[in-house]
Amino acid sequence: MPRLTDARKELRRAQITEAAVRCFSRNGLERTSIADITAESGLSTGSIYAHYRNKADLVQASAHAVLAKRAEALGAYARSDTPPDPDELLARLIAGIDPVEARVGVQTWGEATNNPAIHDIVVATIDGMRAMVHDSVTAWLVKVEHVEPAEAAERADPIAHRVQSLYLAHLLYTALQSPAEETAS
Amino acid sequence: MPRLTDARKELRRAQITEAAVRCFSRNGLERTSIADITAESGLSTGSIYAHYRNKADLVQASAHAVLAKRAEALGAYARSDTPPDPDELLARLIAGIDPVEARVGVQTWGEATNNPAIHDIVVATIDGMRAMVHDSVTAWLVKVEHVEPAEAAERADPIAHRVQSLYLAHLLYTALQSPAEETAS
DNA sequence: GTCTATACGATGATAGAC
DNA sequence: GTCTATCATCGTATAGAC
Repeated sequence: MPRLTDARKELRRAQITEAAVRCFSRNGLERTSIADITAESGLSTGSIYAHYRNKADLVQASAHAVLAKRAEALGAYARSDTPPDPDELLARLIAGIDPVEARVGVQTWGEATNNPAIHDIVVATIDGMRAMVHDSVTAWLVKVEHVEPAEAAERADPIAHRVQSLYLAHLLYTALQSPAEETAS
Repeated sequence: MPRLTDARKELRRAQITEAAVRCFSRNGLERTSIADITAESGLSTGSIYAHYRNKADLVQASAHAVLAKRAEALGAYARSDTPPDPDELLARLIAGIDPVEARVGVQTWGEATNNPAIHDIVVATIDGMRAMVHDSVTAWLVKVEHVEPAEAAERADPIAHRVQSLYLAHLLYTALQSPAEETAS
């Protein structure tokens, strides 16, 4: 197993998806052409197809990268020793939103309504996020509010749902705030 | 001014956008071709281009139709004599969601991140909706809770924001629930 | 692995008959 | 106004040299 080679390969793949995400943020998932990504990444068509089977594969990898990054940040709060109260949790989640990622994130929502592969990624991310928010809220109820663990998990349900929803809505607001820089249609 | 002719024209335009919305719901804004819409509407290419300058124009009209329809339903609650309390208002808003429109609605959010014309439509609709929710909540505070009108408007602010956000999130959940029926990528 | 050049298909849009 | 037939363009993906 040539680890170093694999690491290099993964690095190239990341370089490509990062360039792709910037393009998607500007021009959208579908209106971004492979040529756009070659220009943004400095690489060539052939190089991109050496790392990704096709465009759908690249879109999928990019979507996964963006969504996983957001979920990862959330996980830190969920595992915190001093869990924030729901309002504080929401405030931190919102503070962590990056406009570029927000735009691509919202684009993936639209794409998820038709594209099964993207649908699965989005749903898995949202579900995973809900679980983490739920954990964080439960921990807060137990450790700070001193609620019985058994009861806390149940009471955390509607709170977690509310925090998640408000966060998703804010993601949408953020994506709509920053003006489209370059596009047509 | 030939009213009757204009009415017929408007009817044809509506017929086309309705077929378009069904296609968009299945295949997405960009992946829907003019050929798809001719098949769905039973009309021909030429007929469509006789009523819409180009595809962007048709997408715009369809997006406007879908979003305006949702906002219109909301307006009825806002003007009600016996305004519902926030939880009830939210419940009614959610109950009125149609899966097909939810999918197209979420697609327009993604499109709004790049397409200025769609962006303006989406933002205007969301802003208008917020105003109506705000009116409804204010009316509830005044008529049911007997809050002073001056104070009610101010107190309605965060409540309206919460209702709107929870509603938008639920729109997303709905759009993600119904599986994609036919697509590729 | 990365490049350039190119083949092939799809699709938006138009022309012109009826 | 509506149709069919057609054009022109664009974009994905591949081939083959280095």
